[in-house]
Amino acid sequence: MTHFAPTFFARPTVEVARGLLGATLRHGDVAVRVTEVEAYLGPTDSACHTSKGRTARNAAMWGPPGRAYVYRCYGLHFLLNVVSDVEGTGAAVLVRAGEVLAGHDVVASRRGGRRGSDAADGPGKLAAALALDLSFNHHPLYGDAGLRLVPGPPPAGVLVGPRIGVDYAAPADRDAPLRFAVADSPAVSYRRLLTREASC
DNA sequence: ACAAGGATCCTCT
DNA sequence: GAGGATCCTTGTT
Repeated sequence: MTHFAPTFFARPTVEVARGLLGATLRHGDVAVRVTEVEAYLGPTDSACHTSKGRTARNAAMWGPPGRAYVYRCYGLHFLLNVVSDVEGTGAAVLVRAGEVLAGHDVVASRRGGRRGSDAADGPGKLAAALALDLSFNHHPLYGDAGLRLVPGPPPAGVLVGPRIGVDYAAPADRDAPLRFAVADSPAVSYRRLLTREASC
């Protein structure tokens, strides 16, 4: 399997988020294994951009699942989300971190020489490693060329915890366990806030 | 290890 | 006009 079926993304956002752990983001010669994600559930989730209604910035989130929602954060970083659930839900999965699998040289050139697990262990770093910017907003991620997601083996263990940087949200949303990470990966941010999920 | 502060600019009020 | 799904450097324990 070289790409996801578009229907993969048209499921509840938490399922999509968990399903993206272990997948690979490809762009040009760069490949990054997804190691950390966050679920943003829609207008009823006060941490989610769509909780303020539809705006020019968040338009992609209201559109078809499986497409990118890219926005600028703090004026200088780009963050990549994958639109999830059925079209019109206004939900997405933020891709927060990954491990560089291929294209180490070009990633190092984009990341100040960094070649280790810190090359893409944050949402802004990951977007920089993949050379993403606002032009990738709305881009489908289930295709065979350009920026795309490729399925990969699921992680052996998963870490779960609250989302990062959402102190502005209502307490229940701020504390909800909606961040997921690959347990044995070095490319995970704020690891101390995560706990290992009981295996089944 | 951890804390603090600056960079930087678009979006929405 | 305020503030943000962050990153990096510098300084202190």
